[in-house]
Amino acid sequence: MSGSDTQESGARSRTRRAILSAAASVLARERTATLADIAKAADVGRSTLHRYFPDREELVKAVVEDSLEVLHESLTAAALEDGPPLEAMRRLIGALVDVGDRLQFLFGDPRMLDGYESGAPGAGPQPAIELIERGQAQGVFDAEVSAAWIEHALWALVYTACKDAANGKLARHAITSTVIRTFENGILQ
Amino acid sequence: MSGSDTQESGARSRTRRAILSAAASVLARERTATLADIAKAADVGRSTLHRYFPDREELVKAVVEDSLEVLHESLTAAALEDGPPLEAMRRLIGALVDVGDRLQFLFGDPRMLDGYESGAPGAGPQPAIELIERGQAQGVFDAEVSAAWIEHALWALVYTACKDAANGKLARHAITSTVIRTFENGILQ
DNA sequence: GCAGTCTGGGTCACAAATGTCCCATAGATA
DNA sequence: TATCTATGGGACATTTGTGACCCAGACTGC
Repeated sequence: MSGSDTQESGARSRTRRAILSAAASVLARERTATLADIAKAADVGRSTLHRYFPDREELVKAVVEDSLEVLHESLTAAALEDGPPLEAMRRLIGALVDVGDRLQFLFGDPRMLDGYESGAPGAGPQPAIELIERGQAQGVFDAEVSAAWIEHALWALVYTACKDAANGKLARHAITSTVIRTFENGILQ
Repeated sequence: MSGSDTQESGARSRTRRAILSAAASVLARERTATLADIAKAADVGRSTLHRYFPDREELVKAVVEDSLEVLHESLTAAALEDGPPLEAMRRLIGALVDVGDRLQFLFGDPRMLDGYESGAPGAGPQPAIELIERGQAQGVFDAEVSAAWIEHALWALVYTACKDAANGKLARHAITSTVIRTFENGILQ
């Protein structure tokens, strides 16, 4: 545990995380959810929520940053710069699926990441681009399309698969393998 | 022009279509756009908008139905049941890209199509599923994954490519070919 | 027990979006 | 010209989300 926060009591830290987690979950499903809804989901009073996050903007910002951090940790753990690109890509897909809820929140609203994608101070998903370019340079990945497109296609497939799983249209254990299969080989036999 | 409507003057019909089109475009970009914003984009007064669509709910419903109709027409024109599955699939992709704006509106909000997808009276995108199943039966498309997944993967790629094009990250003329390439063959060389 | 902190619920005021109504005006039509 | 239709703009009340504030109760550490 031991949150990296400077001077926050255990209780405060726990409440804070509960709010962030609940907010990510609720906002992923319904972007226009009320602060009262979020407070309810986090099992705290609306006053308490306001005490931690003065206004909606700050709450959303905190959830975005927290989600980016979670995503970043998952990507770091995948060690994308190690080993053959294809294997690293499979680890990447697994890592993304693991944080599917956060992805659904971050990428569910195209405008959620305004101001983060390009000028972000370090947290951006640059590792994925680097991996893709490495694979392209080695002739493993399709170099006829841009690395950015491949990255976006990857987000799209993972996002869709997670959504399908959330709706019961895809078995949870099949998410990763399905995405890998289609992403690597397409739909042609 | 003789709109197919029963008894609506040319002016009313034109205004109605202008509002629907503007609403689809604005709501695709910003789902929480104000009715005033939509009226402004359609270049009509807010009163006029209310005259055509009593409340927001009815407007959104009308835009959904209109978009489904546009999509359906595009799919019909693609004659998906004719010719080899692979060629039909390429026509399908082209048809979807052509109505990218509407797709962005319809699929931008997962809850937009609540009540339409399964129980819709005829307008559903069944043709795509049928084409995919035909291709799978002929051994042309991957039969190891469900037809529903292939369909969703297709939506996702088209949607992403259209969004990239809207953001200037992908040349407009390259949308179709890029989607076809990745969707058919994946990213492996 | 006692002081301090955290919390939940309640109230209040404010701003924004919405829906309704009314009226003057421009354009088409007879 | 006279009439009818469609429109834009303004005024208005209502609703909803929001943010600020206060207060009583619960909990913790001394």
